[in-house]
Amino acid sequence: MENGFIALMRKLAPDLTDEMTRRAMILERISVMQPVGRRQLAARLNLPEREIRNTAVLLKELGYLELDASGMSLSAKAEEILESARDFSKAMNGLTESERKLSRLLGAERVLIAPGDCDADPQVLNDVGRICAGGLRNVLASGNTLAVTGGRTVAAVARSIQSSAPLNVMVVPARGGLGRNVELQANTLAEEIAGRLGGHYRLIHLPDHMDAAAMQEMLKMPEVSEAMELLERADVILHGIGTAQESMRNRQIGRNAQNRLMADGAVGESFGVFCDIQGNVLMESTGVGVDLARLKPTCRMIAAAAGASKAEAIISILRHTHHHLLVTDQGAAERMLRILERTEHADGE
Amino acid sequence: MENGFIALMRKLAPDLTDEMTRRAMILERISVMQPVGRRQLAARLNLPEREIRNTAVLLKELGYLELDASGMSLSAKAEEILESARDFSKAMNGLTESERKLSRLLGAERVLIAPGDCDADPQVLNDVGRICAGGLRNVLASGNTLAVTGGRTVAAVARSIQSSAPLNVMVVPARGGLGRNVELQANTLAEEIAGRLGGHYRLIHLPDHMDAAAMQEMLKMPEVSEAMELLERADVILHGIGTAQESMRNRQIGRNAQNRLMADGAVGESFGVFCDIQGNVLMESTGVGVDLARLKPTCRMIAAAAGASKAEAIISILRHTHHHLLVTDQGAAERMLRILERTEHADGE
DNA sequence: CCCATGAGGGCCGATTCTGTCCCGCCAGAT
DNA sequence: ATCTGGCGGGACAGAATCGGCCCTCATGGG
Repeated sequence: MENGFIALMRKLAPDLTDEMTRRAMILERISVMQPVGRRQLAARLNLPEREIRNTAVLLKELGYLELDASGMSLSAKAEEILESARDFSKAMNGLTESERKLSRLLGAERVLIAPGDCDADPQVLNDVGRICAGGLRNVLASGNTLAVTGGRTVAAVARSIQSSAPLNVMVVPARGGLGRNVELQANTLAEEIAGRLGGHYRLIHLPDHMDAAAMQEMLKMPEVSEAMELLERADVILHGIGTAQESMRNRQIGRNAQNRLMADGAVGESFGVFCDIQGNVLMESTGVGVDLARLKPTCRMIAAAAGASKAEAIISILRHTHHHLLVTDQGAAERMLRILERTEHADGE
Repeated sequence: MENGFIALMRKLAPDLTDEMTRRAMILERISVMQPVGRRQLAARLNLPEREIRNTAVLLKELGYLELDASGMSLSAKAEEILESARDFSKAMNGLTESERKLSRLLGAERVLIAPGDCDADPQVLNDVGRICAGGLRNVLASGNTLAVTGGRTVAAVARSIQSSAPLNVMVVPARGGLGRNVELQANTLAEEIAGRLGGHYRLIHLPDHMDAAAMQEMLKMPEVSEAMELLERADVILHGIGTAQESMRNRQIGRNAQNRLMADGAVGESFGVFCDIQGNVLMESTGVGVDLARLKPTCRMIAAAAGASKAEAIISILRHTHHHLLVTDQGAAERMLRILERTEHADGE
């Protein structure tokens, strides 16, 4: 057990534990949504408005909250305990333990889990983004090159990066253009992330999928080859993970190929690489983009993917490539653990 | 800080902290007084009866308490968390920290503090006794020789020793007879302790104070010399500590000597040795009894003394002799810390 | 300039909790 | 056998709290 005190509290005072978790959650939520009103917060936390109100008054009396016309905000005093509060609510949800288990089972240095399930509540994606943004910030050093993919999840990360002291990083898209929505393009996100980090960026104005001949032709353009060289020298790669089905639709893969992939047990995709649950590559889309085999060995991979439906996909991709950090949500984490522990036990017997 | 979560709880939920401390205290008290009724417990803890009642019902629902006609008792389940609960309430009272500080400042391996002040509430002495009895049990090994002094505090220790599996120990009084009250005589206590531990004992039927000539004579008696030899081979010594004033009265020291001792700054006494606050010996009563200088180097000293009024006395004796364990109460501990920290700061500047 | 929106705060009946008795009951002393 | 003291539990009035609802006000976009 992580902490004898929490164990005791759980046994001796489960009611108090709940109350305290509630306070910690409220504090944590406010830190993210501030300034925010009671009703919004109550809706977000599935708590009665009055509960929020009582706690708010109490926290105000303790000096952690400031109430004004615009809503509730944290006081300076609250910032000091915020991190502990987050740790606490995580430990209470058993997330700390899940993080450790997943870290071991998936072979990633670090796993971070946001409470909730993205499939059921899309707002959870914002939390995943925020947490991942923090993790990214920790990993990046001045002078680094960062490659990013597109997608909803990475977009959430980009949105959550706090602009602060400029960091000298070069951000490049890890793949060419894909799909229609501009906001989710790797190019767009590379620019936004670079902007928020205070670094520079290069874009790859090419479609994601190209045949070998066209590729050769394009590499003759200095603009393209420069970007490709940067890609190979990436220090950090931030990417999302798609389920095989989802990705096949987006990538406009032909019916035949789709059927074959499904028959082969494809579950996850990342960088145009489709894998089965064991992490075996089933298909690799040719074309412009990062080539995992040619990366620097020191390159650190960061994956962000949330929602129970992505559990198998995440497992497949993390088995395929060693990752430095995985940021996910409770829904995906719990399902992954069920899958992985079942397999582990089956192996053991 | 000992524990991040406790720190957080203190800051974020002082009310819940109190409530939990209350539960832990109640559990702890019941463990000592069981079976016990609401009103008695309430009186002992200075809490409203209703509070006890509510908590009792709650703890019963949690399965830690059993209520019957004879009163409240702990269930088997409660024993599992009792130790954690004790640690918790200690940490909450800041006693854990005080124990560590005192241990460092007094140079004793271990310091244990019972909540409360013996001067204000004589019942605290029982707790000191109980805690010390536990400590003593830990220290003793089969085949050991244990020397004990007399006094109220050691008597409380003797009373609190739980008889269980017999332990092969030899218990001897560390000094001869002293004062009038039979119950507090070293002899009496040696016998009681030996009985409860399941060991053997020898008595010293001599007055505490004798001149050298009489001493020589007495040593010729085999009964006496045997006891004295045992004394020198003691593995563990359990003793109380008296304030200089108190001890001068008990030991019937002459007016002149008393005045000289007071003038020299005598504050503490143990084994007939009077010390000033620095631990310097001011007077050593001749006669039958343990001679600190002739003890085995592996001999471990255990001191038990409680009540704020004994703070200086405890300091003086622990400075004089290295101790393995000191058991005291909050009142004495806090006063000792005030004295010691003042001195330490004065030295530092 | 105004009005819709979302903020905190006030209000009040219903409910829970508190403090205080008292009751019936059992154990141990008489 | 009887008595007595302390036990848990029940009863109950008054206090405090809760919970749902509404109000007023600041604010920012039209």
